[in-house]
Amino acid sequence: MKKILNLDFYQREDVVQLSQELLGKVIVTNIDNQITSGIIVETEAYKAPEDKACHAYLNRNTNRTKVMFEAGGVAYIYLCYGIHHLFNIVTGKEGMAHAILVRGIEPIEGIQTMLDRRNMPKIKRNLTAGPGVLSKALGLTKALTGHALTNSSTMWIEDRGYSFTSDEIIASPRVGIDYAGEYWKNVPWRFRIKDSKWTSKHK
DNA sequence: CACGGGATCGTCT
DNA sequence: GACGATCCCGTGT
Repeated sequence: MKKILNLDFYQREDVVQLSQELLGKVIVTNIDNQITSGIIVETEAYKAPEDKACHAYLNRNTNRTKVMFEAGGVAYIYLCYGIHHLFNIVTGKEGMAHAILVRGIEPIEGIQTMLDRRNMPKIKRNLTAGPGVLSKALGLTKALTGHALTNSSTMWIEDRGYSFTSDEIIASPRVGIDYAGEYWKNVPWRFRIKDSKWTSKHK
């Protein structure tokens, strides 16, 4: 069982629910003629307009954030700290700036390619644990922001039948958003697989 | 293992 | 001109 997630999946309205459903799905990239993939084991939901931690808070529509307003099923990739390209999945209907940050994957295919991209000799946890490093391992850069996930031979997400029950999923506050105020910084919209070692650190 | 700091540049004010 | 949805390395324990 192996099917590529389609627009019906991405364009549902509940980004928090979708963030949990994305756990266990498989992200695949085909970049520079190299196939790499991994099981998504950690996500975070961002939900404009009300979510103060979201780049599109109050529907702020700028050059950077405009792809978040597109209909669900495209990538939102931006540069963080001048160094890291962070990969998000845009969800919801056109005009709803919802996105899911992928924070951790368990590598499956193309492990040697990922090691090369990361300049690592040997596989270990931090090959793909963390939003910046997993983008690097998968070959994703902000050049691909706005790129479709549903009809592309470059990047897509598959359902290969892995699934998790709700007691295998830990919900906790999102990381690195102290500026978002008491309420939004504590909303438990970070989701990760309890027993996976491929999730990011940081409390 | 916990921490502290530096890297580095696009984005928005 | 300030700062960030991060990571890595060094230090100390």
